[in-house]
Amino acid sequence: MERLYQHFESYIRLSKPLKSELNNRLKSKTFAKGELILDASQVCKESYFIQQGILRAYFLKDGKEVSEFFCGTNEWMNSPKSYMQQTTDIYYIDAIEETSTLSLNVNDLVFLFDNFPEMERYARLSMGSVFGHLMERIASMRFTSAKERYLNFKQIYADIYPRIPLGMVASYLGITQETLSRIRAEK
Amino acid sequence: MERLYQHFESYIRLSKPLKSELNNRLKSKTFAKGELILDASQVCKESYFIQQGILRAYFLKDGKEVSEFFCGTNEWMNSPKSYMQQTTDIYYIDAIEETSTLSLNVNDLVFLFDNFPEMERYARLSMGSVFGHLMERIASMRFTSAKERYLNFKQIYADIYPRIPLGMVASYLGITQETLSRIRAEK
DNA sequence: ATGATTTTTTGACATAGGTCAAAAATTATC
DNA sequence: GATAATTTTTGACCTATGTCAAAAAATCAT
Repeated sequence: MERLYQHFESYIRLSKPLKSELNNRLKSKTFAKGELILDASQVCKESYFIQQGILRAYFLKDGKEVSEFFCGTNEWMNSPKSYMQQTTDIYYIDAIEETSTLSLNVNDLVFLFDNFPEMERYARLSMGSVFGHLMERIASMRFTSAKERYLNFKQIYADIYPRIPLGMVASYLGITQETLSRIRAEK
Repeated sequence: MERLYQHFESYIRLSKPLKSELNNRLKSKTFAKGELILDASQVCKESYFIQQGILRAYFLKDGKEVSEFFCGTNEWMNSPKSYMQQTTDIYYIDAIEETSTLSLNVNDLVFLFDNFPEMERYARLSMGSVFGHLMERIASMRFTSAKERYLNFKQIYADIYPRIPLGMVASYLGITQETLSRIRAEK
């Protein structure tokens, strides 16, 4: 729990009452390696703050899994549109390794938004960070080679990179597994 | 002003006091075609709600302009990171055609955030929409051909497409002007 | 309108990365 | 620890898109 508090406090000051509400509402959940956490046919009801492990969001394209993003320690994983708008979306979520999380139900989040304006601020500010990453990712897709994207990924996600199967990294980078394999063979 | 109110009300209910604060703080600004509105060496102090016209955010890569995004009627234009964090960033902003805007200073925005929690909510929700667009753009960069991206752009931005020079569209799509020219010649 | 800029198109050629298929290596299971 | 399943690598070949250069067309300014 401490880590989650720290995460919040990098954006807002956590009041006692808010802390205690969070405490009441967050549930511990652990997932086994390979476990499917969200199916694309379902609406995403929970957001998972990862304490240990790696979760992956992916979708199916021509029957194949395409990895959209990975989340590691101290990050929230959910199916963004599905969670925020309570509709279905294309994303599946699974566990790349055994993963322990704190889970926040969407109804609890709504309660917090309605009663703690600082939660709205937290959400706005933390979305801002993700926003920046998305813009960088767009830029990298537009202007950098497969090799550069790979090297960049390895550097940025140094902690989780060695734990993610190659094929998943390739689809994340928008290249084929074969190409990624050749890039790695190079040097 | 009415259009801006409508825009807000698609996300939140606008109270009388908030309306009047907005009224006091928004300034009309008009830009001539081709006018540079923000230089990358400056911190972005204003966000512009476009009433008429098109603004463009771009950056320089190897001395060439690369268009990052375009904003048309009823959209906010600013240099996101620069505006929200009051740092410099890579983006320039210019006017593709004569454009009239309502301008909101960052200090006024901060005031509104601090005094009207619903402004935080508005910001969170409207960022959510942009978020969705960014994710789609990433997907399109990863998995669709130059031609598909072009056709999609033409469809989504049907209103502004014919008013934007080809070279700017090409760099937005992450392709060369020559390739775009050939795609258009095809059919 | 007329010449000067700017934008768009066309041509010839190069190459990064894709596809399909099979072998090799790694990992999981009994 | 042996066999099966999965993941990664390698090979042969192909194609979409990039690069560089120049012509054509469109737009702008006097």
